[in-house]
Amino acid sequence: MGIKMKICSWNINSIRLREAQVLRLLRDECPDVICFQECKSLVENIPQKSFYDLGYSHMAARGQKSYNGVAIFSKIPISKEFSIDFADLGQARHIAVCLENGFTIHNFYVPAGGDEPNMETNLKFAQKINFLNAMKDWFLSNIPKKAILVGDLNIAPDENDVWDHKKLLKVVSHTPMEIDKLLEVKKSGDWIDVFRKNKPNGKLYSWWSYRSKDWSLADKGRRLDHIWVTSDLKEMNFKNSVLRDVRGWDKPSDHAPIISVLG
DNA sequence: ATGGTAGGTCTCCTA
Repeated sequence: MGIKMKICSWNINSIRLREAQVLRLLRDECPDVICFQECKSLVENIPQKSFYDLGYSHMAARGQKSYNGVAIFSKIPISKEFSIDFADLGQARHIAVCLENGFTIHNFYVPAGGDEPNMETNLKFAQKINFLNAMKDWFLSNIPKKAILVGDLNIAPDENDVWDHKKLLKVVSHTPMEIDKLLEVKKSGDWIDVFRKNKPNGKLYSWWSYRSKDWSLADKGRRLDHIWVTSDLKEMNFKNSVLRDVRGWDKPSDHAPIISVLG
């Protein structure tokens, strides 16, 4: 092997509004690859030149006006890109690349699912479940190898992925049904959750609501953002971090960037 | 039980 790769995933909540924060992160952390969700931009309006100037000369993206949007910027050349319209929602929620170093990267923005965890009365929740089912089906018939899956999966699966497990059991992002579906997706591609591999116990969050003042003091977070790798990479080492400080920058995204160094 | 904040196609939708 001998390959070392630093990968970052960040729900940016408007890539145009937060260009300066992205540049600061890229200068501070120098990831080889960075994956964004919620770009909220057409691809042609992504401010890619300033990212190119820092060495991120390879981009793959899917865009929409105002909603969703995913992008991958890489220092490593991209040999192939593709995207799947899971559950036929017609929304920009997935982009994947094969890199020249042999790794495949999937970048996902799973539907948030609305407020009510009920498939009959809430179309957005039904779409979230359908999206997860489609992910599972796709990985069952397109077996991923030497692959990394990152993104805002909008589900906090473990008790320690939320600030209060019991209080959040009926809150979309932590309901048993969503968690079961996410675990099915994980099983379908034989994926490993690298953050929980290294830290099986203890609280881990990547998102804090804009609606809470003193978000850091209250610390009512959830781990909605994830980095998974296929089991053929399980012998690699993973150095993981949630860049919580970034959530405290001026004009922040409500998500912190998450990073894993694979080596 | 409620309301709180933020971004974009901005008095309405999404998160």
